[in-house]
Amino acid sequence: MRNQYLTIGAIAKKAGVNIQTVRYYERRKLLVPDDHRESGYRLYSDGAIKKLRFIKNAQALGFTLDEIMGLLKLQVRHRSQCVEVKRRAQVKLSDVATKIAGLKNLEKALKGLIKTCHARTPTDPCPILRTLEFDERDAELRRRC
Amino acid sequence: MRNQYLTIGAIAKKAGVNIQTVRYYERRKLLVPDDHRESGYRLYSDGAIKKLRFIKNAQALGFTLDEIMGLLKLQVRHRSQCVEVKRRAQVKLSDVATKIAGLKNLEKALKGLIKTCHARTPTDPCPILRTLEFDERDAELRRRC
DNA sequence: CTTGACTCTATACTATGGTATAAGGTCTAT
DNA sequence: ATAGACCTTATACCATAGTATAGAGTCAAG
Repeated sequence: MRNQYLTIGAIAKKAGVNIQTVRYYERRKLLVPDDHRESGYRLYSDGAIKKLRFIKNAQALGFTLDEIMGLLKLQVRHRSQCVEVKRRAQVKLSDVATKIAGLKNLEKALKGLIKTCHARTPTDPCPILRTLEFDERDAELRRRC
Repeated sequence: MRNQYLTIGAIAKKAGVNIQTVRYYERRKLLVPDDHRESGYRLYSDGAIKKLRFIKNAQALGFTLDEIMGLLKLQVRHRSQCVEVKRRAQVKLSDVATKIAGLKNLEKALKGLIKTCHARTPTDPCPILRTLEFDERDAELRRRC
């Protein structure tokens, strides 16, 4: 009746992660085996693969393993605690939005830098330096606001 | 004539970072002191504070210290190397564009998740968690392609 | 001229997210 | 029954980005 269970190598392969990673997740208490053989071999159900993929997907969305553990606990304990899950996703979303805004500023600064560089005459000092100084002021402003 | 210089503790405080961090950045060649006292005390100009803040801002935007070193090298003061500096600025620009694109995907994914959540009926299981589970199909596809 | 705050170097430790290796035990197909 | 693939634990190692601590020297104010 244990044919339904998979060994660590099997789930690692199916989920596309390293075996060591699976054991690491066990140490981190993210994913414990469903059973063990007498020999000590870890045994996993299909659910473990789902969980592994859940972890990987959540990581791709910018969640840390600790945060993912939090999400998994919500999943287990409160199937209906959707509001909390949504809140956490929204926090991530605002992190991401902030980062995008900052990067757009930087993009603008770099574009300006390159454009100015085109316009220089060979005897001018490199105009990129001046622009980077402006950029530093932006950085200061960002900090203050 | 050295009154213009600040000690490590002063710049650390002004920039809001740990003293150890400043020394760490020195090891990483991100920020070297402008001068030294005979005793070996590090001395920094105001520019060091700007640089520290620049580093912190760039980190908040998701740049690693190595990448930030690349950005800071754009400041190298050799007027004859403008072409090279411009080239590097262009490389950084494309890095930034890539980063923005990645974050926008993330943003979209999170927004989609949150939207699904709004659409649920109270008795449903949390759709975000469900999506992360079902996302495994996407993950498989991603892997295969 | 001492005291307390500050700094120096060096080393070790932290967290995050893993990966690698050694020495050995298990499983399974032939 | 044995080879080879697979598993076990334990430990060490990697990168990234710091933080902490020890033991010693320096600085400035009273």
